[in-house]
Amino acid sequence: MGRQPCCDKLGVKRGPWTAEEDRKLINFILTNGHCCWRAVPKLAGLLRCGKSCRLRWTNYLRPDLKRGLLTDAEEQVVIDLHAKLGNRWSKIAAKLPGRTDNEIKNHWNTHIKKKLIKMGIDPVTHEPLDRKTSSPATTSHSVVTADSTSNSDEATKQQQSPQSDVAVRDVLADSSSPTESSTNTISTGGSSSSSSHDQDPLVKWLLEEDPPTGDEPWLNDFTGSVDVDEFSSIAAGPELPWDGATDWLLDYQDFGLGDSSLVDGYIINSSNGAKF
DNA sequence: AAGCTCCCCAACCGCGACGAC
DNA sequence: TGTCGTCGCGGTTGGGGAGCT
Repeated sequence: MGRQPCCDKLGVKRGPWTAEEDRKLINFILTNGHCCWRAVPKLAGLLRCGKSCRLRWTNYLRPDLKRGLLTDAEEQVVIDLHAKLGNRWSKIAAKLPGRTDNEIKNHWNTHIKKKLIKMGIDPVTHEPLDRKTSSPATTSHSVVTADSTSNSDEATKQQQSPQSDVAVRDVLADSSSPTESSTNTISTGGSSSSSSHDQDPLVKWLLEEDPPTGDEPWLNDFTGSVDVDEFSSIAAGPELPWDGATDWLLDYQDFGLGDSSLVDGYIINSSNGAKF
């Protein structure tokens, strides 16, 4: 469609990754880490740009990824976080262990968005669609568009209101899709009359620099099935959590990664968000 | 069975942020 | 302080599978 290639180098491969490329990339990263994505393809023997390698790793090959559809509880968290953060997918993903921003973004656009519209909720403002059309002047945040999602935190905060959270949750409560427990568990405290998100525990949690501990109350429904302990034990044992799409990883010992201490080191570091 | 349409999601692109110099 | 290189984010695209006619 006339787009400029992201890499000006000729001979850079694009398109779907082959199993062999995946193997090379994961072999290299598990062995050396990724100190500089620009250098990774060259050192790993790949005809890809660094950007493509980073994307492939973070969105697909990372061992701590969950696969499969988002659960109802995860979906509810995404909705809650989106109501507060807007389209800041990386921030949302950071609070969902094992999920990537790309995955959440895709799920939002293909499933949640439609679901909310079907329920009569504006997926941008999280307010009932009829309310938005009937009194636009009273809801300043209702005019926020997708273009504004890359704006400052201030703009994002303007987009939300406790009222909008209630609107979403009220309708979701009538829906058969989310379970009652998930709806109740993932409480943001937004049903109060307070207009300050500083008092909202979820917002406080969102603003924290530290990665999630798994103890967050709104994560009760779906954390625990992940991942540090699981991967530590997995690394020491023969089983791996990947699905069929990455079955070849079951043979990772074959390309010289049988050293469990190495894999352990990777897992521990990655769980802390550190780079090897 | 063949053709068509719709939908999903992996991958790409552009751009802003950030650090090094 | 300005420039350059790199990284990461969010928006978008398009290939391919699923479903329908």
